[in-house]
Amino acid sequence: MKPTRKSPARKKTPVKSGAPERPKRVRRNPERLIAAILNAAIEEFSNHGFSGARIDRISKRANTVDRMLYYYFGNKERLYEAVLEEVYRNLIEEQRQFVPPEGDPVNGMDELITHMWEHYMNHPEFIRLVMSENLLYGRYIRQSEHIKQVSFPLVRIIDEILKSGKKKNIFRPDADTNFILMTIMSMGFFYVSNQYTYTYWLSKELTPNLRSDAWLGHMKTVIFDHLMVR
Amino acid sequence: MKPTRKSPARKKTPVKSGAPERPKRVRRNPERLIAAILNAAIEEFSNHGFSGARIDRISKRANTVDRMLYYYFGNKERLYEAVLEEVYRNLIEEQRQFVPPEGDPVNGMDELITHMWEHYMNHPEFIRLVMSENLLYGRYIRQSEHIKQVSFPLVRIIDEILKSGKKKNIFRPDADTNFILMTIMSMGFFYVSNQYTYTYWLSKELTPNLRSDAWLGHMKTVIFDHLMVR
Amino acid sequence: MKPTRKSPARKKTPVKSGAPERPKRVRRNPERLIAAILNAAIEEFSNHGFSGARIDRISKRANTVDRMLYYYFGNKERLYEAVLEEVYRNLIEEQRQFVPPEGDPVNGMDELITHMWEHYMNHPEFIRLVMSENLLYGRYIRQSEHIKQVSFPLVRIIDEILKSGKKKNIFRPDADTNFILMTIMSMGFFYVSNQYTYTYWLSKELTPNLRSDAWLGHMKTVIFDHLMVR
Amino acid sequence: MKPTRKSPARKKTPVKSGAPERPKRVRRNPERLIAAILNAAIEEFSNHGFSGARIDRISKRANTVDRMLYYYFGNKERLYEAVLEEVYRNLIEEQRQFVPPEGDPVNGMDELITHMWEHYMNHPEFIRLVMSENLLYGRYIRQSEHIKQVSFPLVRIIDEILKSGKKKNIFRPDADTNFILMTIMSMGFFYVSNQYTYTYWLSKELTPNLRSDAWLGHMKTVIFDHLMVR
DNA sequence: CATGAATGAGAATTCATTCAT
DNA sequence: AATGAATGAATTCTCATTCAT
Repeated sequence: MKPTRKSPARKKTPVKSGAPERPKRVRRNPERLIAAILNAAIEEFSNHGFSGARIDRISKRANTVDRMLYYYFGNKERLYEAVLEEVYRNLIEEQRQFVPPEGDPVNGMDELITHMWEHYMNHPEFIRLVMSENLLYGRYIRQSEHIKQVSFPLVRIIDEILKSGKKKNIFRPDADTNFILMTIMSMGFFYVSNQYTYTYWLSKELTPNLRSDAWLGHMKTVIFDHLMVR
Repeated sequence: MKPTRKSPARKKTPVKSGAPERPKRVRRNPERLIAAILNAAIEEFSNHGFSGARIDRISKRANTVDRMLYYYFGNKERLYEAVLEEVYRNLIEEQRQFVPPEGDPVNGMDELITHMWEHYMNHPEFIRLVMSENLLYGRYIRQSEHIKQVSFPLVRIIDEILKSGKKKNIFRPDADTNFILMTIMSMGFFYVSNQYTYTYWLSKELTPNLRSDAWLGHMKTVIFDHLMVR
Repeated sequence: MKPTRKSPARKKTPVKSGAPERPKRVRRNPERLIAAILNAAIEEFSNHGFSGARIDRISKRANTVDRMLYYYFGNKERLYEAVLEEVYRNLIEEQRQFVPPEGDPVNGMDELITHMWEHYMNHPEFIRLVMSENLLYGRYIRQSEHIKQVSFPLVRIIDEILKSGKKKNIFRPDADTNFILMTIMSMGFFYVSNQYTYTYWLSKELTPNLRSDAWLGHMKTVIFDHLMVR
Repeated sequence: MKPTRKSPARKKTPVKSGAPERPKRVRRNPERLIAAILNAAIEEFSNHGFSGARIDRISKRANTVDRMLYYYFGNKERLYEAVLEEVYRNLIEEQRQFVPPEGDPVNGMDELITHMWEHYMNHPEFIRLVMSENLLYGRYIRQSEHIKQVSFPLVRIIDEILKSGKKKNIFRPDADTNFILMTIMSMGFFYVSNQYTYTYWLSKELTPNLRSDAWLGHMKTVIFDHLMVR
């Protein structure tokens, strides 16, 4: 009765004694292994995009073997989806932690812009994954029930800041939540996302001006120039 | 099992999927073939990114065979580089055609914004290729002597518009060319590039407001709010 | 890329496709579980053959997990053997139930043919498993002590019918049990086993004639034409 | 410009001088290579069925590498289909070569039975492939336009023999082409196809009688007993 | 008795690229 | 100048099976 596939027959004795020890894997700790895979996958997908990502690089970085990715995530696409969900989950978590100062809409808006900016600066992997997903025409975000259902805390916060500012006649009455949000996002995101190409556009002499804090300052200026009643 | 006799009457190769069906090709017209390959490659790379792009899809779309891509372009990377150069060349060509109205900086800026916006709207493949290139950390743009050397016509035009507006005391005196350019680019680019994800962020009720012409209007408002001396 | 913080609020394993969803299982009822596995295996092996059969499909259909198949049956091969034994056991059981009419060999033969035919018609999974086993060159049937030892009740019954018919000078004296049995088996088995290919052979106009009852009628005609003394 | 995939960088120097020379492959002779692959595939699929067949065994037997199977046949399924077509093509070719004796329907039928029988005896791989295909529910034969379109020469020949015999009042007037054909096929096919299992059924003492020539004789007896007007 | 976790060894297929004329 | 044939090296994923409690 020959087994169809050769039974594993583990090689206990390494051929060479100088051969590199296989790294000790985290055994019998699924949660930790899953987290390790997910983090490795975030790194890999963010670095190489979906097509460029390699399963074996992920498993190596997670200190496990390819097989385990399939065991826990099914296939490359599902792993990618899990990655997307994870970074969005993190984003939302951070937004939840954000509490704008009471009673001062100008300050509130200022801190909000700073908060969004810092997320972009601290999470280039988020930026890159979002770019990838857009290059994929939003294929996976569309599939993720999880992402589609949650709402983003900042939307309500902006809404409230704007309302408060309008009531006090500080902000222009026609300011629109989505437009303000999009303005902040676009300026913040683009600064990071397109850094490798726009430098070729700019007037070379002035480029050094474009340090990140200067750009954050500019963003705020532009937004308040637009928002404040004169 | 005894092998059956050799099929006596085999005339042609049977299935031939790997060896693609020979299409009628444009023969003896290298220029046309090269252009066809380049266009097919623009489409493919823009659609799938560098890693996701497939040589055989390009050759099929160009009505030729894989081999010819190598014949004319060397390898996938060089073809990608040629694609990047091509879309930048087209961009610059369009910018050269742009002539701002004489003597009216407000109008000039207005038309400039429109001009940039329209390029984004009309050339999603450009947007996507630039995204890809940024995901690749600008690897190929850095290699391209061609792209690095040219300067972008719009920079000088913006510069002149700003100078003219400042001289007339219409524009704020500290307006910076690069910052203005970046502002236009970021808002315009992001609107197209991230369309598949930001919708999940926005306040659902307000989303319909975000039609493209409304966004163009908003861009202009924001920029002039910032630019105009009050 | 810096690793994002470990997702702080991970509670459960995420996708878990490889590790199958835990179905509510029949616990503490080994007999029932074993039977469920066996039935699922009959279905699977009969449908896909030995190589094509999948352990996980069987376990899913049996509402259990892969591990249990190994627990109760050892490995795929032994499970397959158990399946073979099971269907043969069923066959023999049915044959045991068959009692030919006393004293009338013609009637006896007629009912016997019907009985065999009906087993084929009612048990396509038996047909398919037998085909599989033959494609495997009888590897498992040869190993099964169980199958090899039992004798098939019909052989003795045919033998008696033939003897009785010969004694009465109704059946030709040289009629051979094995040949008659083989004739019935071949015509009955083939009709079911090869149904997907022989249709391409037949004269298309006449195909509708080949309904199953017509074929049973033909079988009987042929056998009696051969058997009866003229 | 690192290539995405490592460029081949053929190892010209074998590590060990005792390492087995890689076999010289038939180069630049597509027709021969295709034929070699097809023959190897016939052997492999016939031996192991579709699921059990292994691409690498086929390529090894054809003295080539896996890649070439894909180059010429696309994938395993298409190769299997090509195999099916090939053995059917061979069958038809043999049938075309069969010319029944003029004017003597009894002799004609006799030789026809012999001819069919001999194809089964000489082509076990045909038998096994047909079994496989039936286990696959005729999936591939259904897809093959080629097989579906051709008609089998023997059908017309049987038809003519029967007509001739009926005209001469030798054969029973209600003899049906399809039924006769099916009878011959079923008895001939089954004898080979099920050889590994029916032996367990038969009366052990009589089994030696069942030599192949005896069975051919029995087939003829049965068919003529049925066919001849008494 | 039962089962969740883990896994080695394949297996089909893909992909860019070079060989050879 | 052009192209048909050939191909090495991955790459994703599958499959039966064992480890470990």
